[in-house]
Amino acid sequence: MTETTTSPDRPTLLLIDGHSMAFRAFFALPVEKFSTTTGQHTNAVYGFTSMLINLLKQERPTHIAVAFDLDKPTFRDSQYDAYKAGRNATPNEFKGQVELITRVLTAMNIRTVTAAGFEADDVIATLATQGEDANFDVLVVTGDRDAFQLVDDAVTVLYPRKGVTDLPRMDAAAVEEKYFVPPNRYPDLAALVGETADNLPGVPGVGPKTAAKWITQYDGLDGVLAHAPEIKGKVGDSLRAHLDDVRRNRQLNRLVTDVELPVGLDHLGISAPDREAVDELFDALEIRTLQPRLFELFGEQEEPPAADEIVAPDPTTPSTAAELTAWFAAAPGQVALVPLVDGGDCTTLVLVAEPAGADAAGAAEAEPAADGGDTGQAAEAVAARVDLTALDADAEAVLAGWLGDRDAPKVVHDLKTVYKLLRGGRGLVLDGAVDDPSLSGYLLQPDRRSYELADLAQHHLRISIAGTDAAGTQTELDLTGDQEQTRVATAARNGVVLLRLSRYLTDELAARGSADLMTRLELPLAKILGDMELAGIAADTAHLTGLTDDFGAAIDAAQREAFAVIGKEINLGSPKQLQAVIFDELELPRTKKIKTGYTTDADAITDLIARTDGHPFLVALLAYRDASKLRQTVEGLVKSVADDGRIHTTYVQNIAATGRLSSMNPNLQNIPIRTDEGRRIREVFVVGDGYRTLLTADYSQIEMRIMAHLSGDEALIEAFRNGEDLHRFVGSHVFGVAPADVTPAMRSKVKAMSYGLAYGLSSFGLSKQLAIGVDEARTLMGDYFSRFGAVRDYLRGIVETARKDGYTSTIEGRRRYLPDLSSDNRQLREMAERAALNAPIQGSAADIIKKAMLGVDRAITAAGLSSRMLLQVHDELVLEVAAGEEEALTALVQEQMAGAADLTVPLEVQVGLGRSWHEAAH
DNA sequence: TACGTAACGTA
DNA sequence: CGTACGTTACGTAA
Repeated sequence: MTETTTSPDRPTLLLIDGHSMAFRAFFALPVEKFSTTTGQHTNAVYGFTSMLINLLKQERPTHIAVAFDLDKPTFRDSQYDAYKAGRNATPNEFKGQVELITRVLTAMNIRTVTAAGFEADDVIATLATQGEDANFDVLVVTGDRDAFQLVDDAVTVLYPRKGVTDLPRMDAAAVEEKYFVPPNRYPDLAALVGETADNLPGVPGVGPKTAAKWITQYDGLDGVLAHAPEIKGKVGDSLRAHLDDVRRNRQLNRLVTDVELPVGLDHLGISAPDREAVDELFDALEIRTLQPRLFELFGEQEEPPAADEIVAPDPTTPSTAAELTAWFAAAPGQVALVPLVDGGDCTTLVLVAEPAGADAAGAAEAEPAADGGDTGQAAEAVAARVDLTALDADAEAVLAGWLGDRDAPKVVHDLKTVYKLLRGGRGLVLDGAVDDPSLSGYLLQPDRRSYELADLAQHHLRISIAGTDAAGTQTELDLTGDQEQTRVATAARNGVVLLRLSRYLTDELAARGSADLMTRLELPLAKILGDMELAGIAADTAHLTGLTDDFGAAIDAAQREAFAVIGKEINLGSPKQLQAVIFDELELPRTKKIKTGYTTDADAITDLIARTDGHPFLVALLAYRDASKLRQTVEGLVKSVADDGRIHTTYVQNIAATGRLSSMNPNLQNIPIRTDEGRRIREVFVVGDGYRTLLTADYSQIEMRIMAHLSGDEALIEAFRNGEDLHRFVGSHVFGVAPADVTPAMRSKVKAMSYGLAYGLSSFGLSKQLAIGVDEARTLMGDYFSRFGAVRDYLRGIVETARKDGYTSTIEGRRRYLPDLSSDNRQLREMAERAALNAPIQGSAADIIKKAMLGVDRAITAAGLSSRMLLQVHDELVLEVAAGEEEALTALVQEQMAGAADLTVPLEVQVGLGRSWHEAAH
């Protein structure tokens, strides 16, 4: 399929006119179909990159460069004032995309070349000439016809016919066929015919045919000009009237072939893309579909992975109590622990120990393997493979002792998973973890998408350990049993990488002063989360099915109602069909525009209902939506009830950039509570066998309290100290009335604003949310800030500091980096500003409840209780209470949660007991 | 089948 | 034109 007309034994130089092709790409692809969630248009970037990948694949160039114009005037502008005048302004959607393209090129290790005073064409002409002199085949990709003058035996122009995918080869024959003159005479012809794109008028009445005829007849443009007086007819007159234009055109369309350039051919050799940079950029641009195409292309010539440098020790196989004891005694310093998993069961542990190097602590001086023989070389890594299925009781006791030894330092990737694997599957308790790169990597860069070992190793150590898989997926855990040797070897190799990575990350964290956050918060929390996940929460399945039926009936009723109104049946779950009905058939007013037309979201529909005086279709639609959302939630829960009759969520500790946890499979952090119907779902979560009741404990208004603490606003602090109803208190200040006279309307306005502030709410946003005028919203905010001035100062200060430092910090020193605070793109910048406002508040709240969880766990153990924590929902904990422990646990949880932070305002905790989550709520 | 989009639940 | 998440159904896709 890869047809190549260039000679295989000659090097090929690919030269691209960047701006020209980007512009073509821009018009070839629909701009509205290519944009990021932040509104950055990417159609030109996508089209250009796609074209580039195709070219790389089809032409297999050995050298490549992309030339760009500079904004500065060129010599052509000084020769002709109106050069390129009259062009339409570049569309706004195009602006900025060229910059993105240069970033793509940089990530792909492709040189971009510019030259002051010259156009991209001149740069290309110069490089083409150099390439030709050096015996290259040269391919020029441009939408500018002037490049045809470069064509000869060695140089071919790929000139886009339509879009950027159809690039016919314009060799000498093709140029001649199209323009009736050889390539070197194309500029003569263009001078006569003119070039509208450059605002170069030619001779009126003279097209390519006439021009070619003259050029051939008089042997070039000079000949034509010399014989101008004798050319007959109207065209002759026309020519004579425009001789100056023709001379000027010819002067301007001559490409310069000796521009001084900062690069030569030897800088243009092709090399593999910077995989990490490409991933990062393509992810940011949300054009992920191009990555596989690109990496597939370079997969075969990918440099041998640096993993080869990593000498993975050949694992020994200690299996008796004595052998294990000896191995653990001899293992120097930290031990990396890598599990091998078969069908969800951990069958083998691969352990790797490596001396920490010259600066290593005493542990590294430990003697070499006791029974290994060779001594002297202290820097040898050692590995062991422990088959968990083949240990006798004594050996297992030794292993269990080491695993549970909190003073035997271990490095584990994805600690929570490994902890659960060992504890849940084999009853082995893991303790003594000193690092988990998936967590330390997260604290260093909380915005990263992946903390896979391979990604972290690549990013921080520049070590490639990804398999051959183009997607870069980790495959170690999925390998089938017959590749046991490979699995073990890979695991040992990963163990070595793990130790090095951990050393690096730990140092980085320490240098930044975040070591405690890791070792005293996240790491111990991982174990607690593991226990909570293993415990799960009991589900009342009978109630679950009852709810399914109830919500199902509600869905049917709403659906029937909706169909009756419009007189036909559609899929109410399809936004597309809804749009057709609402806007086209019912001809109701249009709502906010979205990518696929007009939104049919609940806000918009509610608004429409008000404006249509309660259109019955819309009312039925909302009822349908409510009911089907609820049934959907219930069905999800039904599916996730495990064999033990409990629902086990998975908490993710390194997803939320603010430091919060997230919950998935199922998500138990978004169980409905706001409506009565929805709240019934919480009746499903009940106390399990062997326990007496559930306990819920939640912080009241923790984010506002943090805001009061961080801002030091005296008025706000006073409100909390007095223990008043916060929103009533704030309302009385803002509206200047007594607290008792604050109406519910006033209270809810103030409440919306208080919370909105922590999210960077604008007066526009507030007006929309409260359905009041922008002026009123502005006044409201003004009044608010005049009473709580320190809050305003604090919020301003956050953004300023974050812009200066590049990151925000929580009360525990958790950082979030926000490079977009200094972006030129307003939308990106303002988004980052809102994130900066929110991160310290949301993140500090996350710190506090995490600390509280450690405290509760510790206190339960200390008090010898058998109650246990089950769920965390950002500001709430759910516990399962053993008989007789209600009182003690209530006090303990109160104390630990309230004492988790020392703020200038009290932390108030509300506790409730009940047999279900619903009943326990207060 | 895989993916992005729209919608919507929580704090 | 308010932050942080996860899940689902729909509809189209290279």
